[in-house]
Amino acid sequence: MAAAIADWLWGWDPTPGIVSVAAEPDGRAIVWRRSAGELIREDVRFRPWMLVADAADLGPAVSVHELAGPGALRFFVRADHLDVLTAAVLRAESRRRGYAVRHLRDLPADTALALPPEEQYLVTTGRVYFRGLSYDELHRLQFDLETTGLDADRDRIFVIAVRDPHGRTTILEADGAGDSDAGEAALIARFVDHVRASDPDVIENHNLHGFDLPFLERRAQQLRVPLALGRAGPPGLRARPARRGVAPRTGDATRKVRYTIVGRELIDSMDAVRRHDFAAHDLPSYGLKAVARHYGLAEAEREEIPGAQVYDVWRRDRARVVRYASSDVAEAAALARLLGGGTFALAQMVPRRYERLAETGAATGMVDPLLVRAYIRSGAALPGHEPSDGTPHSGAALHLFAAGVAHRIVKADVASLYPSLMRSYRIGPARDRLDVLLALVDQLVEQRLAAKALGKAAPPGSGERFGYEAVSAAMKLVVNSAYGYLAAGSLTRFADVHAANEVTRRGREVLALLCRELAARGTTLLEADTDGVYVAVPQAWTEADERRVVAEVAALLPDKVQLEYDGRYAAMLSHEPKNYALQRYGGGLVMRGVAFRSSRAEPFGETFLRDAITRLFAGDVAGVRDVYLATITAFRQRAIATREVTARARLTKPPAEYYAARESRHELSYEAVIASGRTEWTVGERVHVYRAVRGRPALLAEDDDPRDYDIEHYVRLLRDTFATRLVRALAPDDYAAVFADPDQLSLFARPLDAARPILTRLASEPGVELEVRVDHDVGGESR
DNA sequence: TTGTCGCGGGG
DNA sequence: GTGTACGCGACAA
Repeated sequence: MAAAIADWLWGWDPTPGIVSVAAEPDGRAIVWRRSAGELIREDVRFRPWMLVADAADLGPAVSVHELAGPGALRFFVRADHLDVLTAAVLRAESRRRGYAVRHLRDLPADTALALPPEEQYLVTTGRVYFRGLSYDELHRLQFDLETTGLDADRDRIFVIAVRDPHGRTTILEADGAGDSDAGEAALIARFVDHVRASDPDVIENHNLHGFDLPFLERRAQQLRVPLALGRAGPPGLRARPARRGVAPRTGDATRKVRYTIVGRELIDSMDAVRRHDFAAHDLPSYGLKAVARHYGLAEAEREEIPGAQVYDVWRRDRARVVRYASSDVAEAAALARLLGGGTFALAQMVPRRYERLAETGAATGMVDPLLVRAYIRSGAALPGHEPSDGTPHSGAALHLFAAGVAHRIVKADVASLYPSLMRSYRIGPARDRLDVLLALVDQLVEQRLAAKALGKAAPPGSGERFGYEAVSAAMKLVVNSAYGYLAAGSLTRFADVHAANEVTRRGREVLALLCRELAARGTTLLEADTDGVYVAVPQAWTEADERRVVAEVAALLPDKVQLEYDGRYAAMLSHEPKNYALQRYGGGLVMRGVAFRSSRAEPFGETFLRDAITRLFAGDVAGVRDVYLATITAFRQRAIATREVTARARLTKPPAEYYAARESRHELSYEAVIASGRTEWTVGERVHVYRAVRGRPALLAEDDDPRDYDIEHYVRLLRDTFATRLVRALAPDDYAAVFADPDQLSLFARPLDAARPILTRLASEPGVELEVRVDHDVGGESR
């Protein structure tokens, strides 16, 4: 059985170093492998297959193998050509149903399961990508287009930056002014030659599928330049349907496509960024430059050129654009490596192409293929999808126990709560009779611990360490999606809402238990969400006391459910569920939730909040008023820079469209552009807008600072939008006094020296509501 | 005013 | 081939 489980997880064919697979419906496949740096091409044959519910009347060209056990998809059928097989199945189904079925997708889900040819090949051979290969052995090339605009029908490519697999960067430039067909065609042709000469296994860029590939494809098509980028087959990019693709030029615009190139894997670092942020939620934006900066990948003095100006700059100062484009490909390479290791490791388990795993969701894209391969490997029939019995899916627990300000905060949370509960209580899909999902989760959790240990033992910064960390990341991704798979409704074959609900029910139970036990040990509960809780501990406690109490509570939880001490903070402002500010013991402020951080919020608001909350945490309520008054005074003296009051906006409507509707509807951003004296703008342009005196919409130009903002508008915004984030932190009278109009100070005069932030307790433990105001400086010191 | 849809990115 | 957030702005009803 152990051997079977290893096969389920890793496949079984030992062939090392596969870097790309191309398979055709006629049963031909090409496998490219790397061995000691050399590229090896193998032309092989495979027999196309699918699973069907009924194998009667398929004719002599189709062989039939019946799988064991219950399950709708019981027949493993094969033919020499996928088209022959598909036609036989459609013919038989048409006869049975009494109407013409033209396409497999018109059949009910449980009638047939047909995978793309590459996946058929990988599933039946037990092969996977990259066995025994390290990430840095892959030959990766990055390229980046510089274009005169974003519309491939009108705009042109004038520069292509290429970073080859050895890290050398080449800047290809169009001749002359970059405005001729011949020059652009020659540029594309040189790019194609360059790629062929470099012969990369992987081609990468940020937004590769959203911009560079479709743009390149369109330009090459218009200029009739053959895009012979592949390692085999005719020139041209192949389109495949993809949810996150772009609308194709011809045909049905609702069917989106992505492009593929035979023998090379196309990797878009934007997919990795999205996937990463889905879990981490720490990125300010998904743009290349912002992400590179965030991860410290950007060079200190990187050349910056706003997108819309690159072409103009190039015509005046080519060297600047060369530096700019070189940085872009370097950052794309670094980003792809930083975030791509997990997917690389995943491709050593899941029988799909690397490029498909890079963009797919975990549940349907990774767990499902693993389950399908496991059942086929075990000769077992696959169950069909089960329609919902109407049971609603119940979610996680979220409790706000107290709002306001507290001190000496401890965060405790359960590591991988849902998979742990699945393992602990053996909760798996009812129809997974081989228990593959639980076996995979068990294996992954254990092997991940081993990989983490090996990674820690390897030298920091080494390729070895990178590899182990990548394996660990991939395993974590799959483990965490096991629950998502259960809860995925009708999307996944083994989805089981009852099992999913049992997992969340146990999760709520565990959260309630740990809240009660923490409270019983003298802490004040603040907020609990899904798998973690914030508490305030008594003043006298040391960090050792905190850790001891968390360990005591951890010991009460079920086997495999591990409560961890996640961190400690000097203070917390609890505003609303999932909206709070924390102060580290070192002094740094952490703001969470939309109430405290929004990309669109005017910068002065966040500055105000940071200053005010810092005073609040120091117990200095009078200081909060000082900050408020100082901000108002600064506005009235126009001492605040104009940029601080601007909001960022994107112009999404073409001028003609806006002018047409302008009679009935004014929009600040466009009015600001028009008021600035311009009548034209380009779609996608980013602007900084604000309200100038008498409410006039205004545009702020780069490096400009006219200080003509509408003072009272921004004073109101300060009071109504930003100050209200502190409403839970002060007693109503104090709040009114702190944010009273400075002009009426005498009427409301109230000494603030004695005022203190408050904490209002809303519930003593899960389900037990109360409302008690704690007026003193709370750290849960006495109970 | 309220509800639904689509975007986030790329030059 | 099948995707999942969350918050926001644009647009329609």
